[in-house]
Amino acid sequence: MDNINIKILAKELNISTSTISRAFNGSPDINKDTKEKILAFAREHNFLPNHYASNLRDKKSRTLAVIVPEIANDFFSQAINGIEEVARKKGFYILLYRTDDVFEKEVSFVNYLNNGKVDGIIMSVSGEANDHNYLRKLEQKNVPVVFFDRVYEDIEAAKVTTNDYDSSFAATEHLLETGCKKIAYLVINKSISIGKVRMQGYVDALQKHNVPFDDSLVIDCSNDEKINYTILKKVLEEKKPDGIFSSVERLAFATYYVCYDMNIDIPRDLKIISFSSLGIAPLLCPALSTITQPAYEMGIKAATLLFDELEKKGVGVQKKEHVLKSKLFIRKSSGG
Amino acid sequence: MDNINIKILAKELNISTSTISRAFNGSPDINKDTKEKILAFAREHNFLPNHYASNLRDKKSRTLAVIVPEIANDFFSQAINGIEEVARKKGFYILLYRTDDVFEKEVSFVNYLNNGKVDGIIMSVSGEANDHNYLRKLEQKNVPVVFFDRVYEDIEAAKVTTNDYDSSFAATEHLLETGCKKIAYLVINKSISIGKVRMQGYVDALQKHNVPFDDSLVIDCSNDEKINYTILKKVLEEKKPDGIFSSVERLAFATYYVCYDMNIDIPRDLKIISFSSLGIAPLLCPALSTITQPAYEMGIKAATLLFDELEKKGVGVQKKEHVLKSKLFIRKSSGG
DNA sequence: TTGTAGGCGTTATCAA
DNA sequence: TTGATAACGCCTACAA
Repeated sequence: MDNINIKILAKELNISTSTISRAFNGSPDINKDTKEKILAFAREHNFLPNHYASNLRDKKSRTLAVIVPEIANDFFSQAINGIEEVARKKGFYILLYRTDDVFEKEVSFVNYLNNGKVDGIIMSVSGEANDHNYLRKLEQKNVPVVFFDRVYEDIEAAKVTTNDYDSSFAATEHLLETGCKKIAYLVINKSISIGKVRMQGYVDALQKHNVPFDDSLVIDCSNDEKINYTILKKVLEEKKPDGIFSSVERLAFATYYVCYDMNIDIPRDLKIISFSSLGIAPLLCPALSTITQPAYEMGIKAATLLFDELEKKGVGVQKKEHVLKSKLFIRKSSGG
Repeated sequence: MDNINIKILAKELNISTSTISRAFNGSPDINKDTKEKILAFAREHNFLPNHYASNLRDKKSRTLAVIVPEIANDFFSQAINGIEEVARKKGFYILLYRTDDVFEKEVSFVNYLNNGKVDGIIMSVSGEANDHNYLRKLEQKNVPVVFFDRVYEDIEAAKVTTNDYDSSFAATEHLLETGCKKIAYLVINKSISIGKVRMQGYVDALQKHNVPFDDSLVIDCSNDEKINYTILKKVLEEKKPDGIFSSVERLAFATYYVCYDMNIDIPRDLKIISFSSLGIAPLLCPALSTITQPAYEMGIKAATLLFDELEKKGVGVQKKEHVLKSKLFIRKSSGG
């Protein structure tokens, strides 16, 4: 009973394969009784149409790929939740891939998808300063792509982002208004656009408040926890900033650890605010002020846009940038 | 150039489709030059063999399904990371599905997979007190299943769990040793085996220390944050426990919030320890004592077991229970 | 309303 | 080392 298929069913039921097929595809051209008989028999024999055979015929996989730098991360896992939500409703499968922020992995994975494996791709990218032709190949194959949060400017596709510039401006201004004179900006890779945009908000807020921009207060960190600890410790010892604006959640945590060890009192000696999707930010010691992106909603939006494209197949769908708003939560870490 | 396939390539190159196929499948029966010529031409024309057609032929999908109750959760996202890691190395795709702890979703998804869609399934289950025949159907189709963390006792399959009983015993004993006399046990669904096992450790530790077990200190919570807040507030007001052993991370957080609002000092008035995979537990106010499961390693182990089965196809692979060890981190919330 | 038949793109078998 | 051919399981014209 291992290899049950439509033909065997047909033989058993003395019905043609086409009718069986119709029973499973909501075709109107089938007698209700016949259909029920078929479905009952199929259920009993544990049969379902083979997905791969259908895909081969239809050239539709009802599957979409989600490519993200990390999974175990509050922002991305919430975004994936949103995507999953929409995909489930549409009856789509989700193929998940994690790049670890390694551009080559992204390329290699996308290339593997380039053969009808998925109907569309939702991604947050990992390699901005690179050649993105591997993505253009997808266009040729009519595999739509939607970017979220981290996008490639040079690729035309729907994009879901947040108002990073405004949030950064507001966050920096907030620190200034609480009295900070020397605010460090923490970033993982300042050459990446999302880092640049956030930094611009910081720079402009400083300017507005007549605080001179000091390049040495832009702290380029890494993905390695220990290295970050060392970097930040040195910064706090040598630069003695009185404010920290972290463009990445992880760096705020690292700063907390350094402050604990150095007996720096937050917020008295140092005020901190950070981009973060951490649900329990209020439970930190002290409660962390955050710029919180609507991660879940971004996932929903990205998936919705993808299905829009899929459903209007080919017709020029808006490949615009969709900007959602982050929220600023002022908590104790910045004196709130 | 949309519908390039092996046949077109064959025509263009004046080579048979079989040879083309061989070029892509690492077959030894092909001239090196021919192979290179083919691959070069294919690359140039952006061709890759269609996955679905191959699957249909081979009855191998190189895909595995991961089914979990939640994604945006420290434990599960880390476990998924581990699974992803192993799958990537094997060149497998991952189909992700979230059940929201709704048994029906699990059933429906598993049933969809029951047609060759995936080669194997890794899951943490959502419905213990139910009929699990939908999983037995998978056995018939030779789709191996590996459970992790939350398992069905009545299904024979490889299982990856942690030493929950021992950890719970140790955690409870720790609370008792710090002087707690009245320890509440928080659980989401006490009828589920993982909740039962953890509770047993709690009960036995009480007994060992001659503390009478009080059923009213077993607090059955829900998945809803607000409801939990209400429940816990009431417990703290009426029962006035001096210790909390939470079998689920989320409930510890909820307890923190209630304590904040009620001005209950942790750990002075109330000591807390919880199962939790939160990386930043030391940053909480106060630092949370945790029983931390090796989530990532569990993912690795589960995936490895699945591939073991897949590779020894059919031969009776050990369907044992594999028990990894959690770590106890005593921090300030329990007086550490 | 049902059946027949051809093909989706690939690969394994067999023959050359 | 290469080529011809027949499946894999399904779906959709088209015919009945």
